[in-house]
Amino acid sequence: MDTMGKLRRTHYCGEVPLEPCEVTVCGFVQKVRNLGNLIFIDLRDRTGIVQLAFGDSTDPEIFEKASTVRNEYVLMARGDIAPRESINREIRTGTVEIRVSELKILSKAQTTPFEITNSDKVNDELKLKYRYLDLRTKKLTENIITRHRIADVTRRYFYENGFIEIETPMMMKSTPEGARDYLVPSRIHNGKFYALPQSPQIYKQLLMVAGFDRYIQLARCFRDEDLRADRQPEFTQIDLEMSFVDEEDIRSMAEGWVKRLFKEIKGIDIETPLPRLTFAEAMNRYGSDKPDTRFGMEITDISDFARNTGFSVFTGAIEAGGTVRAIVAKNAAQVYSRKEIDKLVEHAKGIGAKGLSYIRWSEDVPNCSFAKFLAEGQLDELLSRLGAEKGDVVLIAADRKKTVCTVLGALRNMVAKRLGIIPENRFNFVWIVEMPFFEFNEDTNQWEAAHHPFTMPLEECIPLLDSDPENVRATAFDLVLNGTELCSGSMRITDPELQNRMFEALGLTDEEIEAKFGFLVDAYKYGAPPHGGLGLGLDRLSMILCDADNLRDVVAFPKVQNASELMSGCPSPVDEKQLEELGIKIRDNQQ
RNA sequence: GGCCCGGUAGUUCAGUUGGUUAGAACGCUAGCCUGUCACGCUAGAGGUCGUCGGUUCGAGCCCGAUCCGGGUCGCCA
Repeated sequence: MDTMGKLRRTHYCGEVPLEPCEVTVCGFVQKVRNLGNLIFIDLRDRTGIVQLAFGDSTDPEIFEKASTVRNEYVLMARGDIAPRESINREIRTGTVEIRVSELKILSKAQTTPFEITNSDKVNDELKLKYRYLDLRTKKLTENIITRHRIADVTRRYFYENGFIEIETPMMMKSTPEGARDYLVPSRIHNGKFYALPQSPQIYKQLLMVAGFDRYIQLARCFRDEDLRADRQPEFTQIDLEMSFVDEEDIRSMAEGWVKRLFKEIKGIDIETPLPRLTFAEAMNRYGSDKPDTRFGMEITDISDFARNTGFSVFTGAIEAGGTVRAIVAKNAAQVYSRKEIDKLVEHAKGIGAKGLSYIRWSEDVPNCSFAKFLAEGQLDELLSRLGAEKGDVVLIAADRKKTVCTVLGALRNMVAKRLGIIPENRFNFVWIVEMPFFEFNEDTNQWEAAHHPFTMPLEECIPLLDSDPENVRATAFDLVLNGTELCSGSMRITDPELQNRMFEALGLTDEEIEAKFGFLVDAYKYGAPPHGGLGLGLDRLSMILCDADNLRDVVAFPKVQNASELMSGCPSPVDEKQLEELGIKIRDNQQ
């Protein structure tokens, strides 16, 4: 093996000049093609690939060295750029090669557990164990770099708009509401714990109280909950807060950022202001608070029709205060056979529906699952009202409003995906505004804060706080992109009295308020500008901009479903001595 | 915690009704090869069929348990 000596890189592989000159490149060996008296080596770095050539004119000693090179060796090569005899149009440097005059083998490599160039189908478990190898692949390298560019654009935009980047603590007080906290034991205070932040919420509000006026941070956040394809236990949030603004000001600041981001990263012009939907409207039309607006298939309320049928599932639901609603899947009868519809019904049951009614119109006569409960002409009336035509499938759910919306919303997404009617390369943003303030928890029979308890209600809803919690709307808003929730924000309560009313409405006692949030309540007694802000998932955003379908593809070192990391093997046991210092005893759970 | 899917050479997969020595491609190793870029040709090495137990004359295949991974529901203020 060689050392670099005085030799230094002059160009990245993918960026070498395409006309004659001397260059020095370094990188990993992507591929060796040894033709006997002629050797070609594809050398790769994060920018791309360039071909090294060894032949007649190569010093015999160098040629000999080149013949020992294997995949993934780390090389440094000096030589002259020369045109290739035949061109490779797949890569930028495909018209040239480097005639090598100096070659250094800086590191050898064992045979890798999977082929770097052909890793698409390789089992995730193996790739995660050797994550540093998977990161060498073009796809992951590009994704991680795109993520960096997103962070870069973001910082520049907000800096230019007067935001100050401030780091908030990673070790903070545990406020066990919502998600579970990751806890950090204290050596000095045995029996006491820090928590890793679920978000810097409290600190950023205090920064407004402190007068920093505009704050931003790319903040690491932690939640000890089960993972999903779009959920990691630690993630990064673009976190910001602004003083002397209302929620509309915050949204338009964010819109400027969206516009800049998509222009710089994707070269796409996003039209602003972005569309807005109230929460109620989103639920009614799309059955979701994060609607994918790239396709139609909106939900229609047919309760007044259903009321006059003899179908007890419909009439029963309505009498119980519920609703009957439908979606029409255009030209779906081909794809959705009876059997396929049965699967949809099963899926609907899996997410809370008691069942699902349907009309499948593939033959001359529509096949309706509740036809025998309908009077003469009622089916035609329904079909024409829904705008259904031959070839369509109608799906109908009857239940409480929330269940109906959830079920039809989920089916809408599922069916659209299956039918392939979701346009690609479209970026449909929508603000969901006037989110509900309270949420009814059926387990505890209590109204709970739908957002964090510092969220400001809409001014006109304040009188309803005690009398009519169901209809209190918040200044809270979400930004949704193609059906993915990217961002949540709101104005915050700055009036200590209102804040106390909030806590009381949520059923907290004075003692609890003092213990959990006393310092925050105190802070607002010393003068606080009106303020609000938002938090925006950088990982999910990167996922969409990289066209990835899993967060793992945009996180350098991700965790797997049970929140462990396959490469390092964490979490792992620790020394008895470490535990002793912390005053921690592990209960023996083995049976 | 529930449900669904998966685990066979280094990798991706095939493996018939339970029946001889578990195959292919890529990768790897060696040899040959002067214009390759999915280089080509020849030869070779490489397997605890995730693990444990059971049924059977006989298990990669059937049964049970378990581990690992993925998806999803619960959960995620």
